[in-house]
Amino acid sequence: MVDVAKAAGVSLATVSAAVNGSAPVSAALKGRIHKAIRQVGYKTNAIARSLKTGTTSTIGLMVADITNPFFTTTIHAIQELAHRHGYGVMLCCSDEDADKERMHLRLLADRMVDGFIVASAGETPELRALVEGGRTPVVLIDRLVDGLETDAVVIDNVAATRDAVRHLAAAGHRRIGLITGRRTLSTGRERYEGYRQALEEAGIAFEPALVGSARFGADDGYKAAAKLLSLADRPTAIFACNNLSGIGLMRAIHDAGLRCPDDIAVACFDDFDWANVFHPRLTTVAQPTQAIGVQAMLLLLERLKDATARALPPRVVRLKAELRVRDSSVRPAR
Amino acid sequence: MVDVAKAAGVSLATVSAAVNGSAPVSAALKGRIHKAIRQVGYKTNAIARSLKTGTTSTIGLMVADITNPFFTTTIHAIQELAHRHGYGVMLCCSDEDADKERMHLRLLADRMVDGFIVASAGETPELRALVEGGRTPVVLIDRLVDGLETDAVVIDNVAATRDAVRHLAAAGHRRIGLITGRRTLSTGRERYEGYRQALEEAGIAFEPALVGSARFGADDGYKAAAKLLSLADRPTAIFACNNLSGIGLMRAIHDAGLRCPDDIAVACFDDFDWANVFHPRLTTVAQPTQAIGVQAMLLLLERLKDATARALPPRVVRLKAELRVRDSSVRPAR
DNA sequence: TGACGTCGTCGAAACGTTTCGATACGAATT
DNA sequence: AATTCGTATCGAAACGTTTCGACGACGTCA
Repeated sequence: MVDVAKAAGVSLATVSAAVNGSAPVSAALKGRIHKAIRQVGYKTNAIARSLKTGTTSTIGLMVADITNPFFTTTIHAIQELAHRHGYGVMLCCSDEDADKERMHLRLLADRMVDGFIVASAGETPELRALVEGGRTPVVLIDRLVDGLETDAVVIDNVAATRDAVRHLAAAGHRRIGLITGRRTLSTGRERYEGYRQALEEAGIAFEPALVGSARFGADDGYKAAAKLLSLADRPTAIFACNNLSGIGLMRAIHDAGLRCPDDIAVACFDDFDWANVFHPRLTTVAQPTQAIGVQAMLLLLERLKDATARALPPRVVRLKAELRVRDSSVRPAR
Repeated sequence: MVDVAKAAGVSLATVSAAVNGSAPVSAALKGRIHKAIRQVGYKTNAIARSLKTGTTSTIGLMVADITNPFFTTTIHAIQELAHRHGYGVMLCCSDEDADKERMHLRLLADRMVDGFIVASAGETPELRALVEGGRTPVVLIDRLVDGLETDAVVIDNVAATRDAVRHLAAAGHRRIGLITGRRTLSTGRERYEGYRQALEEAGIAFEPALVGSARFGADDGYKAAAKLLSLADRPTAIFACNNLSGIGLMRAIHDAGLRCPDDIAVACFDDFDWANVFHPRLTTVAQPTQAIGVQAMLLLLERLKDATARALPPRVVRLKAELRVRDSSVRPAR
């Protein structure tokens, strides 16, 4: 920039003003300056600017599993919107590990990101400090964390799960199994609650033996499912609380020599492209993944753009998920 | 840091030396300084450091489709390794659009990332300038770009496709269709070449009508597949050059009232978890996605770590893909 | 005992911006 | 003609580090 100033025969301050439009500059000088910029091949140094302004035009995005299609489309939406507003996205993945998450949050904070969007793997001092510090806006996605008062966008897990299990009950199933996720996560708890509600609604007694627990991951899902399937009086329908355990469930069914939906009905959380093309076509709870990303980024942008919005009380947006009934949950007519 | 210096009663330079170990500091002072750091709650400002040192400890990662499981596991591997070496990852997604890619490359360059890993959607002046500038190391993944002399890690697409098509031919198919990707991409060209080679090897005449073209995307794949299936003398087997067109292909088969593998055999590029659990279980060419990420990051780290490696001639690593034969490509015995 | 390294510490410059207050100048107002 | 005002420009300080050269103290060797 100093070279540009020299080449154009003006002061540093004027060049800065011309580049950023932060102060009036006469047309003549503007012309000279832009010519000089091209001549010198000047590119503004974002680091220096960040140091001075205290903002990096970068947001930190922290997800639990970048390999999961659910997060993937959400990330995509966030990125798209962020870039359109001139923000870069620094991506971190906790692999559902709270310690990794802490490390990455520190990394992001060190890099002075302007804001955070995080799908937390669990409450940590770092996350709490971030939120309570109030210096950097934080938007939670997918998972709420207890006692953390900040913006968030999640779905109505209770209702979504209730709908799905209700659907199974309506099809005549009385022994409905559940493969639940980690109960330390709000999603895990809420989906469990939805299951209980649906059972109660249908007048089915809750039976602890019918709920298997899988931390996230297809292999865990497999084990939990295998256990349910080996029960003497095994369930006639199973709901899996996320897509990975859904995969595990399907594998377990296959390995047990059972057929879906003939021998056992299946539904699971999280829709994906393939669910609709291979067999059995899977009944799923489709989350509005795109909308989650967009909403989260919009909330963040509001806080980022004008200082007054910084002080707004936390807003939590709850979106609705949609039950997509396909073959896996309905026994074929014979 | 100035506060720390004041609190510890030492100079700024000494604090810096103590923090970074860049110069000897007596044990006594070290103690005082660290105590002061805790007292003051000092956190090093990465931006200021970057400005001074000219490095950001951040790499730019540019992929074509973040929604695609292929890229997703590669990204994951890159991230993991990057973080372990203290690098942050700035993720951009071009959506297979060269213009978007240009924009994002500029964004990354402005942010002064220390290195790039890019799956390019096509040659652009920005990418070329980056590579030829030689200031920032670039490693290409998945796709080579013509005339760009830089590190790269790709797979042997010719061999992989040849193997897959050979497998179809060996099963007795003589009319083997191809759904090819964009020929502007090295992957598209190479896979096409593999197809030709396999045909020739099997003594099958090449028939232009049997190759459909799909830019990436499931819908394109669907259209291309539908066209092939509506041929009077339609192919008895089809190979799809990527996972998305594979999905489209399966949908098209279903909509045409055909069954796979009974009526038509299918194989496609890119393996994914689900391929092995739903029916028909898909025959795929499994890329070593994890290894691609690891290799790419290793190449980049070498260039990043020591200055002498900067001058090394470009290295391109070619990994092997693996054909996973499952149900979709073999007609069941009757 | 004097010259000479070595070790530990420090002051100050530098990285490339932004921004504040000062200044210059012509036009508008009295 | 003197005052005021707005506009355009500039000089210089500041952001928070790193790093280079200088410097004093101390031990070692001739």
